[in-house]
Amino acid sequence: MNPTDKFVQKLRARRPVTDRQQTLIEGLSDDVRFHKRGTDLAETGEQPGESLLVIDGVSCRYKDFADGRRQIIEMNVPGDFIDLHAYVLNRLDHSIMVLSDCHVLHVPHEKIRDAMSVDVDLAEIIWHQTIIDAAIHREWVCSLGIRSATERLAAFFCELTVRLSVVGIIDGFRYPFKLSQSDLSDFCGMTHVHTNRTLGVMDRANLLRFRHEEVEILDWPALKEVAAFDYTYLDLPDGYALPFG
Amino acid sequence: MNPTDKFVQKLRARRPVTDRQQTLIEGLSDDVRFHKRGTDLAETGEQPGESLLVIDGVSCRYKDFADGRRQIIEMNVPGDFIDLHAYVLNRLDHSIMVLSDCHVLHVPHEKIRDAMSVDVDLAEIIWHQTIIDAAIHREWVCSLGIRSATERLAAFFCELTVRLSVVGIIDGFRYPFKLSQSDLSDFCGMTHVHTNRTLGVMDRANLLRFRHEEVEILDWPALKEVAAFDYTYLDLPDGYALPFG
DNA sequence: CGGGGTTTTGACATGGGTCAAGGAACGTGG
DNA sequence: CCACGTTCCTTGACCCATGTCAAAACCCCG
Repeated sequence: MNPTDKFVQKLRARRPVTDRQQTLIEGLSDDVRFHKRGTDLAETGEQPGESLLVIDGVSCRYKDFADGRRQIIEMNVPGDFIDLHAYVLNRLDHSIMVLSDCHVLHVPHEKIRDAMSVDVDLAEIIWHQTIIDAAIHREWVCSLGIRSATERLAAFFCELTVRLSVVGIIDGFRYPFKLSQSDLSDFCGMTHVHTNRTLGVMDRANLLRFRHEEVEILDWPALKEVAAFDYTYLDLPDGYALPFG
Repeated sequence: MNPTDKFVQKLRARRPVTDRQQTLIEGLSDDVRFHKRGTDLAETGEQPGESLLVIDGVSCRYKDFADGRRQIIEMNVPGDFIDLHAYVLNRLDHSIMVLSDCHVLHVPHEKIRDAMSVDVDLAEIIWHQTIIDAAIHREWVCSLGIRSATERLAAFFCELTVRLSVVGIIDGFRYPFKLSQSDLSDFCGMTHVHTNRTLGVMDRANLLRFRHEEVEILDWPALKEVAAFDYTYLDLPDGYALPFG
């Protein structure tokens, strides 16, 4: 079990990865660190020297505003490589925080650059992930722009379920997920009160249950329907089989 | 005047571009086409063979939903290279449309790939733009998530002004901009009625005037203040001088 | 068994949506 | 150069989804 395993699995879900490429990835770093929930891993304005690979737990990118409001921009789950390419930027325009206790692999930027220059195909595979991340952002823009509270939560849990299943963490409709309703609200752009009420409605409608740090998808087809969920944007190959419908 | 000039200017705003690299970019294509407002340049599900460089006019990426709702995900102005890297994706998860009459340079994907493999530094420069696009998306997620209607419009016009000024299209606070309030609304995730009322309020507050296809920034400092606009995310070099404050 | 964070609930406020209609701007054809 | 249609902008009246404020209940952990 190498800390990069889930990342490689995510890559393999889209494209072939050779053993040589896998070895290159495994050689990137062995610097695994534990971070307690609520810890900032990078802060706005910094020029970080490393990228971060989530091994377990949940982390996020977020921006704080002067009046105390916070928007979570992106949620990261195991296998996600955060800021794979931050090294091309001058300074970070946002912060990164772990939303649950987390194990994270720290990878110096130059190691990534080296691996990509050694193997040009690997470079393209890695860039591919960055492009998929952009597609995930685009979908979330839609959620925030036109989806109602219910639709938005449905879209979130649909995407989460697919993403976790692609890295092999789950294979069904019931799984642990350590995220507070309050953090979820900051991602969804709604108040924690409204999130709570909406989750209550969805539970009673037998769509979805999220409590005690556990997600239970009660009716997957209905949930997809509510969200108008079409996971083309995750760029899985045509015919890629999810362990569920 | 080469069709790629504004793109090159945008690159140069961030990093040095050698003459050789500029020549490579200029050789990408000379296939300039005119598109009438409202024309789709690519549609969801397609596997397009070319990237698009906006020469003049405004285009956008958008997603349509079954019930007729539309979310515009990204606005593109002259100098923007759309889907520079779409070729790594299986299929488009969104559509592309011109929102005003437009001249667009069509560039075959393989030309981009070739140019990038000939000059590795050029590849990184080009990727850099993609990373900046992602940062622009992140900022817009914040707009949709936590900014009010007024703040959101303010943020939009702040960003627009900086972006247009970076490619040298404008050098002041009054410039033509052909976009309907309705399209603007689909971007801001609000109804055209509310956009209209909010623009009216901003006009009367002497912040901003947008009418007759013309933008007039009436009070730049106040507008930035309202939007809490900090353009770190556009990744301009420290000390990059805008032609205004 | 006590205390902090989290979830849940209630009462009420409001930003923005909906529906509907009139008015201004503009292109086109006569 | 005018008449007409079309599209876009503007305004009014009303409504609802979500926000705000506040407090109670729950739950985990020390």
